[in-house]
Amino acid sequence: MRKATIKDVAKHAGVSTATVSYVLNGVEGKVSQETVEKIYKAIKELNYIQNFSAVSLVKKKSRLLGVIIPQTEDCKQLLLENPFYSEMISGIELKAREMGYHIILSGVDKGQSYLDVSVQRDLDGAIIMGIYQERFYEELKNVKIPIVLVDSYIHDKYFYKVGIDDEFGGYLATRHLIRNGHKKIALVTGSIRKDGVVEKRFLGYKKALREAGLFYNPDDVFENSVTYQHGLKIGRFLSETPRNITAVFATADLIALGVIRGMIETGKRVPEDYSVIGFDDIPISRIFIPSLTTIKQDIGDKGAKAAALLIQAIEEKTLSEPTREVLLTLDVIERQTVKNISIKD
Amino acid sequence: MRKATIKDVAKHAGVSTATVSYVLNGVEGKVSQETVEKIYKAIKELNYIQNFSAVSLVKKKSRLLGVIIPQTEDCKQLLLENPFYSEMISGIELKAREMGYHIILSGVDKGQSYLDVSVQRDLDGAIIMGIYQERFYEELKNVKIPIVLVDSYIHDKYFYKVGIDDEFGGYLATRHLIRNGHKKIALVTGSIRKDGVVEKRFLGYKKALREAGLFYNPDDVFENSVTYQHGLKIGRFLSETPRNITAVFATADLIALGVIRGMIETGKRVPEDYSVIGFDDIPISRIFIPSLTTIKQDIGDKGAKAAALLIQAIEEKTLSEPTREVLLTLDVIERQTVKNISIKD
DNA sequence: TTGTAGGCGTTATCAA
DNA sequence: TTGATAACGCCTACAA
Repeated sequence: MRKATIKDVAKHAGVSTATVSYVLNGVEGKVSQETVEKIYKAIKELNYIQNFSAVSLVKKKSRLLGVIIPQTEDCKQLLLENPFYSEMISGIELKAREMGYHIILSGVDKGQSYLDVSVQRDLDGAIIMGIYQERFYEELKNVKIPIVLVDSYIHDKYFYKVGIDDEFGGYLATRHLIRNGHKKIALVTGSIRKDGVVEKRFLGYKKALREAGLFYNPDDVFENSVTYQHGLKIGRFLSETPRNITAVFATADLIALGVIRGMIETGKRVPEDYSVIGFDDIPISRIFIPSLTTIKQDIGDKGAKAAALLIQAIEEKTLSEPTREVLLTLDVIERQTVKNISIKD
Repeated sequence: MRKATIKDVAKHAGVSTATVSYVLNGVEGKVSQETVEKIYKAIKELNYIQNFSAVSLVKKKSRLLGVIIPQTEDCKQLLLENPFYSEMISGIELKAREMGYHIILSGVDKGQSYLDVSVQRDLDGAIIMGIYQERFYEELKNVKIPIVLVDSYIHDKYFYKVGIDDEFGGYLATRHLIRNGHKKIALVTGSIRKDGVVEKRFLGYKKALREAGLFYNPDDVFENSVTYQHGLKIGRFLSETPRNITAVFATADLIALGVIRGMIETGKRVPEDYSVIGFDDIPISRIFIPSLTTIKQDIGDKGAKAAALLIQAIEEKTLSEPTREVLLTLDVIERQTVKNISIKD
C-alpha cells in the first residue's frame, strides 16, 4: 500500500491539506480543538508519516546535521579507530536525536570539498573535527550554514567552537610531573601544527617548565603522528637510549599507551623507571595495565555540547558573542603511571 | 546569492530544464554533444549543485543509508565506546561514500520504532547492528526497503545478513585452549540470548569440550553483559575462589581485558596462572599488556561488506539466494595470554 | 477557523 | 534531439 500523504489525511479527516499542515506544524489557535482531534485520528489510522524531503524542499531546512571526522591518509577509513572520535560522535548523536535532528556522518575525500554534501542535502549545520587546509574552511563559509569546529584554533568569527584549554591542559600535565619530582621530561606528540591543539599543549609544556625554572630542550620533543605506533617507537627509543629522562608527557593517550608498551617491551618498568602522563582519558586508559594517569576531558559531553551549540545557532540564528565558543573543563586523573621521585624510598 | 537551480542552468545554457536533467542523469545518446558541453559549462559557471531533497521527492530514492547501533540501557548513549561498533561504522561509511551514498547514524529510542526515520528520510536501505525485540523487526519489514542485519541469527528470508560463524569461532577459541593443555575452562560472556551471537559461541565452546572428552560444567559459565566491568568482576572472583580452572574463554575482547585486569589486581599472573582468550580482536587487544590472544574477525571489512551488500540489494533489487548472506572468515591470533601447560617446565 | 492555490527543485511523460 | 508540463509531498500567503 502506498504511503499515506498529507492529502490522504486531509481527505480522511474531511478537511483541507492546509489545515492538516497547520496542526502538523503546531500553529497555535488557528485550528479548532475538534478539527485537531479529527486530524490526529486520521494520522493514526493511516499511519501517516511526514516526508522530510518534501519539507526540506519547501522549508530549506532538513533537520540534518553534518558530522565530519578525519580519515587516515592511506586507507581513507574514518579515524574511528581513535576512540576519541567515537565518543564524540556518541555524544553528538544523542543530543541531536533528543533535539529532533539526525546526523550524517562522513569523511571527506582529499581535495574534495564538503560543499557538495552540505548543499545537496540541505544540511542545517555541521560539526567539523580535525583540522584541514585553509581552503576547506573558506568553502565551508560559502555554504552559509552554522558550523561548529571542534578543537580548532582557527581565528574566524564565522565559526562556532567547542574545545578545551589545551595550553592549560599541557601545563597541567607537565606540572603534575614536575610536582612529582621530575625535572627531565620528554614530550611525545603528534605533529605540532600552527593553530592545532597539539601546539597549544606544547606551549603549556614549555610554560610549566619555565615556571619551574627547568630547561627546555628541543631534543626532548618527539614529534610525529597521533598514533600508538609513534608512541611505541619512542618508548623503545627512550628506554634504550640513556639520556636521564625520568618522565614523559604524551599529548594523547594513544601515544602514551604506545610509549609505555615500548618501554615495558624493552625491559623497563612504568612508573618505577619512567613516569608517563597522557591526555584525553579515553576508555582504554582506565583498562590498561598499568592504568594511565592522564588529563581528562569529558569527550562525550564535548560532543553533546557541540551539538547543542550548533542546534542553538541553527534555531536562534543570532547568538551573542560570548556563547559562540564553549570551553570544557579539564582534570588531572591520577592513576598508576606517575611516580613521585622526590620521596626517596 | 541564491543557490543556482536547474532552471538557472537551463536559462544560462539556453536550453530547457528537461535537457539539463537529461545530462545530469547521464541519459545516453539523447542529447547532442554540443548541448552537453554547453550545459556543463553553465553548471561550472553557476556552481550548480543538485538538490537531493527534490530528487528524493520525485525519485523516491535518497542515496541515504540508515545505520543503527545499540545504545546503553541507561544513558542512551550510543555503544560507540565499544570499539567494535566504531570500526564497523568506519568500514560502512567508507564503502558507502565510495558508492555515492551517505549514512545517517542513529540509535533508536526504547520502544520507539525506526519506521519513522526510514520513511521520513526516504532511506534507501538500512544496516542494523545489535539485536532487538521481535516487534522491531516486524515493523522494519513494513518499510519495504532492503535491510542488512549484522551478526544476527534471525531466521527471516526478508533480511540480508552479514556475520561470522560464531559457533565455529567459539569452537576455535576453546579448542585453542584445549590444545594448549587446558582442561578446566571457564566461559565469561554477555547474556546468552536465543539467536544471539553469544549463544552460538557458547555452543562452539561446548562442542569443543565435548569433542575433547571434557566435562561441561554449567558452573563454569559466567553470564552477564558484554562489558569490561563484568570481566573485571569475574576475573577477581576466579582468582580469589580456587576451583582449579586454568583458562578462560571470554566471548568478547572487552570482557577478556576485564578478566585479566581482575586477575592481575588480585595477585595472579596471565598467562602464568591463567590463560585467557578473547573474541573480536579490537585494536586495544594488541595494545594491552599482555597483548591478548583472541579470535580475529576483520571488523572494518565486515562493515564494508555490509554496505556493499546493502547497496547491491538496493540497486539490483533482485539478489539470488546465496548472495543474501555473507560470512567472514575467522582466525586465531596468538599473542601473550595463553600458555601451553602441557609442556612442563 | 478553514480552504485555495502557487511554489519549492527535480524528474519524466509526451509532443514537437 | 529538445521542450512543455504535470507530478512528487508539503507549506503558506491569501482569500473566504
